[in-house]
Amino acid sequence: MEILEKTDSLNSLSSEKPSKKRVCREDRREQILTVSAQLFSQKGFNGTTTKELAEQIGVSEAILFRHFPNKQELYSAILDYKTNELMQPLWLNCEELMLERDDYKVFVTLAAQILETLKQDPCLLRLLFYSALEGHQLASNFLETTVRQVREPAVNYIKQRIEEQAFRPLDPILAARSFFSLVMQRALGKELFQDSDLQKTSSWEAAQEITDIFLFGISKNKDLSHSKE
Amino acid sequence: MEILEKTDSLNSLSSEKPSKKRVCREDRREQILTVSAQLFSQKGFNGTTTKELAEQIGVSEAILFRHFPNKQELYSAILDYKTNELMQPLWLNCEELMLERDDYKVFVTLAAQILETLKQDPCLLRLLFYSALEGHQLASNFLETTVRQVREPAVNYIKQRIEEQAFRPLDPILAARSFFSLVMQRALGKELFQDSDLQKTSSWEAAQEITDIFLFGISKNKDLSHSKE
DNA sequence: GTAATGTTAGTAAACACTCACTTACTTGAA
DNA sequence: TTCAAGTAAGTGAGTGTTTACTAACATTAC
Repeated sequence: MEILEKTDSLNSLSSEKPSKKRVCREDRREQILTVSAQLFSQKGFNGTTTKELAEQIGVSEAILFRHFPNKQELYSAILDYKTNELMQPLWLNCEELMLERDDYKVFVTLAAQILETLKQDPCLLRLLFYSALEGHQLASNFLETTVRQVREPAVNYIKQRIEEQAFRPLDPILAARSFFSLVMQRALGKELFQDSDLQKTSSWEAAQEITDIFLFGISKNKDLSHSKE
Repeated sequence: MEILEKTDSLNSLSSEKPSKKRVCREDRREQILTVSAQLFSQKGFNGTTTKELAEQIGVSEAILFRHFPNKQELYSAILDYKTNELMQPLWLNCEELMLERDDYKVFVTLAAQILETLKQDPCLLRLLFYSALEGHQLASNFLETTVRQVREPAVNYIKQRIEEQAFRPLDPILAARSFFSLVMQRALGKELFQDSDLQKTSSWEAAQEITDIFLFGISKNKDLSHSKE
């Protein structure tokens, strides 16, 4: 969208001439990916037409098929692009906190980073669910690899903390899943279902609430210093 | 589907003649709703064609438009039909348990009933998410009315138990939301994302795990008689 | 000049939806 | 009981439009 506006403003500045500025291959490709991601995330694969895509981008349909052999391949490329873009930085700030065994900060930071990421780019959540529903092959890839990849550090950390008698002895995978359930459901309600209750609270506040409930549920020591109640 | 098979078997019994048996208006309408619900839930609104619908039902396309003015109205009718069908019996068995203040049984029963309902009819979950994504007007209805309707008894019960000092003093709405988060995420992983870890456990086992974690998180008394660990 | 980037004007197939018509069932007077 | 008239259920062959995608031609940058 913003790239589109840039093009438009360039055109409107040169007023009379609609001198279409030519864009090099890789820039155009990225622009197509960005704009298409937004449209696909709003209307799904079947609900988005190539004509509409071309209009939003500001080129003819033929250009799309110059860059991607067909609509399906374009969609796949988008899923690939989006997952690579967003799934890496989630655990960045948590690692040192894990070494310090600061349970609260570990989980509140992780929750906040996930919520903030999904808030900044609502496309991702919608694309993920559209893909899961429409049975895209890349959607199961997404689940099998990326989700597990994000969950694994949490599982390992919880396992350690159970061994250290800090958490009560439950299934680490189950516990990790519960944590991500709380986070995801929050994002889902807020970004997808437009739950009015959730619109007020910030990502950080939400992360605190989630972590509070989660840690209270799995900890042995009930006097959590950061617990709000 | 089963109605379709019934028709087929009738036809095949009378061997030679393809004597299409006529179906009265209301039966046909319900058949259309049932079959369409399944197809729409699999492929979404835009992914399902009226031709395909008609073929699955075993009639001509024209019949569809005899019963519903257009595709959109048919879809709306399905959402209406499905929500009415499924959202009523969820709280049935829980009310007396609530009077007995049997916290564990209340939540485990509710969780199990929700999970079992969604397991029996996977259409509902998929239709709900398709509708939320596609921005159907009925989808927001669904959220605003039905979800709240299901959640309200839980909120009230938690509020009471907090007053009775049985639960620690947190926000009842937040607590209820957490509970349903755990339940929904379970259903989502199992029915939508085909998470292999979740396929093994039964609805009842899952309900127990969820309730265990949830009650441990909100209770004051940590020695839950039903807790598994 | 030429290679890359763009457009215009198409294609055949698929789409939601309609129309003129036929077929099966119900009714009730002879 | 019979059977013609009336009615509800169903159909085949379309409608115009939209779809994904293409081929042939045009423009720009170096």
